[in-house]
Amino acid sequence: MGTQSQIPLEPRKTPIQARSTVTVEAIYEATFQVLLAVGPDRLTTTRVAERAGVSVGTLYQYFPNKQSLLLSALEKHQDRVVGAVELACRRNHGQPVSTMIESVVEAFVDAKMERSDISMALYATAVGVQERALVTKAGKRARTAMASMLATVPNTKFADLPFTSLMLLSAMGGATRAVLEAGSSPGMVRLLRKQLVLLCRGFLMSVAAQA
Amino acid sequence: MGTQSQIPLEPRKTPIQARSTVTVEAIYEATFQVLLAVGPDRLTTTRVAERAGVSVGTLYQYFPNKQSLLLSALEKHQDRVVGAVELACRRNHGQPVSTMIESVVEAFVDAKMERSDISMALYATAVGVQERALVTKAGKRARTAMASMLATVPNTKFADLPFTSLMLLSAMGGATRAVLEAGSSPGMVRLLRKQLVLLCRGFLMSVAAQA
Amino acid sequence: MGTQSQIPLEPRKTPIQARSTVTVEAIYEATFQVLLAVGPDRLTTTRVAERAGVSVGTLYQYFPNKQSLLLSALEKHQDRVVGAVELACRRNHGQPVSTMIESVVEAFVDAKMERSDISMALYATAVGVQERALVTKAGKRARTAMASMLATVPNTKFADLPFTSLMLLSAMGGATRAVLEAGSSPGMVRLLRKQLVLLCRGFLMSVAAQA
Amino acid sequence: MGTQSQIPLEPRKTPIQARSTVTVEAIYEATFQVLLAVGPDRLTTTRVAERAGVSVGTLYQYFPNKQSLLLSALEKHQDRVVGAVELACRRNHGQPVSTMIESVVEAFVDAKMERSDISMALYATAVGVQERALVTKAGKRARTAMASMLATVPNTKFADLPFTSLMLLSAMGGATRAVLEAGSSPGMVRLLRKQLVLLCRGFLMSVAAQA
DNA sequence: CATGAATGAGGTTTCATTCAT
DNA sequence: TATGAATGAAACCTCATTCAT
Repeated sequence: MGTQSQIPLEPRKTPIQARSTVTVEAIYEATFQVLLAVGPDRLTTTRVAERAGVSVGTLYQYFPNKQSLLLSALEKHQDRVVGAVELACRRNHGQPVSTMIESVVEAFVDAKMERSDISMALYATAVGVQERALVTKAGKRARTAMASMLATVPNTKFADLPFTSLMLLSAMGGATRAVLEAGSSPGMVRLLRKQLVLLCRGFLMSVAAQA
Repeated sequence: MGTQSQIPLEPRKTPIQARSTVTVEAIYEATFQVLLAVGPDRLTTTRVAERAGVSVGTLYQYFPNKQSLLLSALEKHQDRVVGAVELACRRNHGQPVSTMIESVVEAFVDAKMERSDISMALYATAVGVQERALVTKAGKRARTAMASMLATVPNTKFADLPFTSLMLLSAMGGATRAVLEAGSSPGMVRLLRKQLVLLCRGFLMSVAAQA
Repeated sequence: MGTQSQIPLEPRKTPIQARSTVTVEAIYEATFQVLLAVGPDRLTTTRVAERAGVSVGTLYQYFPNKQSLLLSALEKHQDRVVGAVELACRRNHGQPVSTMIESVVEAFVDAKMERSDISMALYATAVGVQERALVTKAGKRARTAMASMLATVPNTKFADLPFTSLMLLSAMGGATRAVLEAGSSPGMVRLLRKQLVLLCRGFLMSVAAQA
Repeated sequence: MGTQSQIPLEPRKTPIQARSTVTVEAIYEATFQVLLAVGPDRLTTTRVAERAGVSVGTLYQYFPNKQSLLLSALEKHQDRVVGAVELACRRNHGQPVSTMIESVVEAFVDAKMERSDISMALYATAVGVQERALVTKAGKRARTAMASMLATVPNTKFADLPFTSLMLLSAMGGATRAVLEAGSSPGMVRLLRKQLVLLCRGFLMSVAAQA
């Protein structure tokens, strides 16, 4: 594939967002399915096109290369999760810390679990260098939302909001991933949600106490 | 890549204990370097062999296939980190929680950072299905060590030690990965260590309080 | 490219005389430009259509296939050059050899240089088997014109007029191509014209002397 | 194929000229045969490899890409012809003009005709930009040899030896190509040789007379 | 044991051509 | 008539793996 090639245009050419959105959507879904069915390195553009019910040529009309397909798929998933987190953060400005944490954890875990299959499929997808940029970008958005929310906690000033947000989100991400990879039974997910609240709340209290 | 072919002999035919450990070691190192230099999907057995200063044939004398090479490399890295964590856990049986946390966090972060380049290279390596087994196995070892240590905390009984350990370790892993991917400047690493202690300690206190 | 597929309709279904000569003309020009810009094997029908400002579909309305497009373009260029030569030949019937040569050389070189870019672009275009027929046909016309002219040289009978004409024209073609490919600076072109006259005149004198 | 691509390394990687010269030689021969059999744009690397009795992989071990294969083949042919001309030139230093011309024409025509099939196959091969450099290089060598020879003509000083050489060689090339493309019957070739001598001699006399 | 040339299945991508709108 | 999305055959090229030396 050539993850680190210099020239290939990563940003997808022009999904054109015309009414061929149907086609593009089918391709995305097919990508996830193939990812799940055969794993990341047996994923071939031909297989994806087949599963999507279109020809390879059509796939390449919307994505200039395999890399960009994978990248776009990842982006799509990230955006959903980050979007959910952002929304939860925005809605909880000014609320007490406990409420904040509960809402964000719920939003995050729900978003991840809604399509847990996709989440796992993407964990296994090494998109390399470019992915990093993407993840970074999405992560930044989430952190920003989190930081602005935390800035509105009544009667409390957190010392290093950006880093604190990074810690919270990445810890949540790590724990969720672990649960996902352990099978994510309903019981475990329930447990995860509860413990995640404890984890975050405990952390914020410690941080606040230190300042 | 064809990494997940159906019939490959997964049972890693480990290095074949020979005093040519030098060669094997060189191959491991080359694997990491190639991973870093060209990324996971431009990593070819020929390239690794070249970088290691041996012929492909020789490489195949020690590893039955590419998969096993990657797997072994990953294993090697995991073992180092998990080993460090286990040691720290064993040494802190019976200590107060704070001491425990500080020691384990330090051991974990240090182990990860010692070869942070390798850590990152491996993040990007999708070894697929089989990898999961490995990571799981290593994770289990770490969790077990952590749980036995926590069981010795004076005057405290944690409700669900296995899950609590999973939370702690995966949160640590997530946060560390995020810092690593953010560039891991010395300052950030220092911050990470401190915050990780707060995170874990706060979590354990919350958990204990709940019970 | 697939230019030489077995069943294609070679009989160039010429432009389809329509008053959309404008469109056809635009397509020809686009063909030359694309040929120059990206070279013969990156020339695609889509690219030509784009450059011409029409859709591929439209292009295929005027040319049954890529082959015929290239062939027609080549033909167009050939006709211009051969036409110029024919005219010069016709106008010099009965003139002294020197005048003949000067006129024909001038006509030929001028025609080639007028659109030297196209000439060069076409040198690099391998139209394959069918092209040969075309070039042959055009060449024959030129040779015929040349032969009839030479037949009117006063007081001289050339032995093998057809072959002599072939020699003259192909030598002129070869030398002109060389100059074109060498960069064809104005100075060189001037020199070419002069030397070409010497070449042809010298040849004809030698031939006449021998008989 | 992408004739004008920037990055692909045109110079063949490493024919290594080891004893695998046999393999490389077979590939060259296969290239010519395929060129003749199916034409330049139906020539595929797979087909060439097949005809050569090796696998595609092997072909790619010696030639980094299709372009370089074609280029090398062209080069090989050019070198043979140019070599013959150089030799003839060197051997005729100091001889009278007539002798020079006769020798060079003979060498040139013979070299071209020895493998006339290859010559024709290569005429039809558009190698584009890079080819130009090659042809230029080979052409320069021939011109240099020709010019040094002409400089030794007794009692004569030619004005512009470089350009005169260019004229001679390109005219020879043009005429020979025309004959080749006309079918090159033995009779025609004989005629070509004779007329080429007249052409060149007449030209040189005219040039000398002018000075 | 080591070497590295050879293999060839299979992956990615292009592009001439069609046809519903 | 014009359009341009869709098609899919086929081209180029890679790379895991083997085996004769």
